[in-house]
Amino acid sequence: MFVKEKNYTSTQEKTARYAKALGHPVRVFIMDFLIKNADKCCYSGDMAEELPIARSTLSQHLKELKDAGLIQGEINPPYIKYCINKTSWVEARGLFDLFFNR
Amino acid sequence: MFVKEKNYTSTQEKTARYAKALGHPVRVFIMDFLIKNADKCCYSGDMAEELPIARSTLSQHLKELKDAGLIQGEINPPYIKYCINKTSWVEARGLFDLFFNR
DNA sequence: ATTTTGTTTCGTTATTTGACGAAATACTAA
DNA sequence: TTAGTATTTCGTCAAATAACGAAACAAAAT
Repeated sequence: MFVKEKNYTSTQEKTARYAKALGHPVRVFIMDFLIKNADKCCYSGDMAEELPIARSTLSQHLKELKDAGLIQGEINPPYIKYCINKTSWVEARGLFDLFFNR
Repeated sequence: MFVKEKNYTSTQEKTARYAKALGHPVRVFIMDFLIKNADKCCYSGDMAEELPIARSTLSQHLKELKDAGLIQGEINPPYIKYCINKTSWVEARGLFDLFFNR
């Protein structure tokens, strides 16, 4: 039997994965917020104040960014300090750079 | 009455819109294909041959990229020649560049 | 031991997405 | 006029997403 193969590369898959994670304005906002405040501690509540959504919804968006590897949360009870994951950030930047400039 | 405002910028919305359009490996594949073959005519069927999905499914992905403005189709019966929309491409590149480098 | 606090998880709901095959479209060739 | 061709649209379905409020958690303060 001939099985149709997956025909996209792992680069394409990774690019799509990061793109998907950034495919909602709230998540772009979160990333912008974390970059702008990279020197400070960023808590979920700080972002919640600036967004018109429920805290539970924000929490879901944070989880998606975490699952995509773009951010990480450091527990500092009862807070959780969020920051971008530098390694993934650099990888994502590289993928988009490759995608757009060639 | 106080209505909670939209708190993300139009830049964030546009970035998310493009990111969402690129949030599937098939669509990244399509964009890669169109860039790589920018000098040739690119037909839906050419891409269909390299992908493990139904033609109707591919057509839907093409529509999504078209709706996001990233590609355009020039009718050349019974073919449709696809190519990237340079204007949107440049805008998207600019948005991601701004997003990642600042 | 109880309460308070910031955050997440759960349960639910409505909408969107991704996939397929069948049917429609629109033009060309016979 | 009929048949053929490349592609899209339609109808359907299952799965994923986005949203909410209520409930659960985990540590700190009372």
